[in-house]
Amino acid sequence: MDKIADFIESWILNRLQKEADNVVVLRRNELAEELACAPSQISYVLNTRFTVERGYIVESRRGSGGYVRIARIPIQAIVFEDAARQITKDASLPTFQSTILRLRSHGLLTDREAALLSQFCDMMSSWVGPEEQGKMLRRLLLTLVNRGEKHDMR
Amino acid sequence: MDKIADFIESWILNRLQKEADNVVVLRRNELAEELACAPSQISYVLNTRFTVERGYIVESRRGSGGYVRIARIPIQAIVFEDAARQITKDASLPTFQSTILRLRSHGLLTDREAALLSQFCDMMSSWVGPEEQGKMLRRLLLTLVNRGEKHDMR
DNA sequence: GATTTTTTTGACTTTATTTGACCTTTTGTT
DNA sequence: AACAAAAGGTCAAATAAAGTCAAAAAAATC
Repeated sequence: MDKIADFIESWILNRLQKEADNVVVLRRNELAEELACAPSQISYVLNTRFTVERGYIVESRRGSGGYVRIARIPIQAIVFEDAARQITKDASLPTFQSTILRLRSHGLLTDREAALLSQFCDMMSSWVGPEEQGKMLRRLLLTLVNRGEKHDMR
Repeated sequence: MDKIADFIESWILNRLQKEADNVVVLRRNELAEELACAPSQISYVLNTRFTVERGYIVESRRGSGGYVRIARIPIQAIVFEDAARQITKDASLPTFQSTILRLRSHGLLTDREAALLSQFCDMMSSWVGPEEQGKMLRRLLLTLVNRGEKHDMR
């Protein structure tokens, strides 16, 4: 089946990629007509796929001259940096683990990444002092931020 | 009697063999109709025969445009275990990095995972002796194997 | 032949998408 | 100010898949 929703999603993603500033502005009805679907279908896609969780901000205006503005934001960077900041000097293994868990549950780490980090911390703890451990974990988290979105490459 | 389950299994295996990329995507209801069986029978076969232990990954979506995707992951575990084995007692940082790189280029690690491992080895090298480092990296690689396929959680 | 395991089915559940009717906000007109 | 037109928003119903589960049937094992 065609799955218009996916098509709309990729249409928007496509536009986003072309824009240097990670922002695309569109008229809902116009796009709906162009893609031959119900206007509310556009809303559906925006609500289910372009969520804050996934790093997007959508804002709109109604009425004459209305629009929908979709912006991709580096939310992961913000959350990661916040997590890194929370790993203070006196933090140790339990803190590390719960930080990792939190990032995982926010969908910012895959299972595998979380498992790796967790195992790291565990192994480190028997070799390096806590302050150094924290420094390392922070470093690892920032490593991930610089890699952009988690991504699955088959 | 002709055990439909077996027939379904070989139908899928057959399709898999034809696909160069070891992946086949199908619609459950469609296949059920084609093979004249209950749709849940397809699920049964997938659950009993196309398991991770047997080297398959099955993922699916419900709803309009739904599908079932079956992927054979032949070498993964073997390659990982091989890589782990190649990290011998006298291996050190350069070996670690090239092992990681190799796994990455084989598509068995994501960019982020590779970056994590690489960074970790790098950091560890100033704290722990090479033999211990190797032990740790092996441990980490096996951690990944047990997590099955890398996966993107939307 | 009795018992245990595997298969088969179908009724019911959950998830996802699509549509359309109606609602609210904004702007333009008189 | 009142009203009309132009957007976009909301929500619930209809539809389209796939998943679950347990009971019946068949096969395998002892």
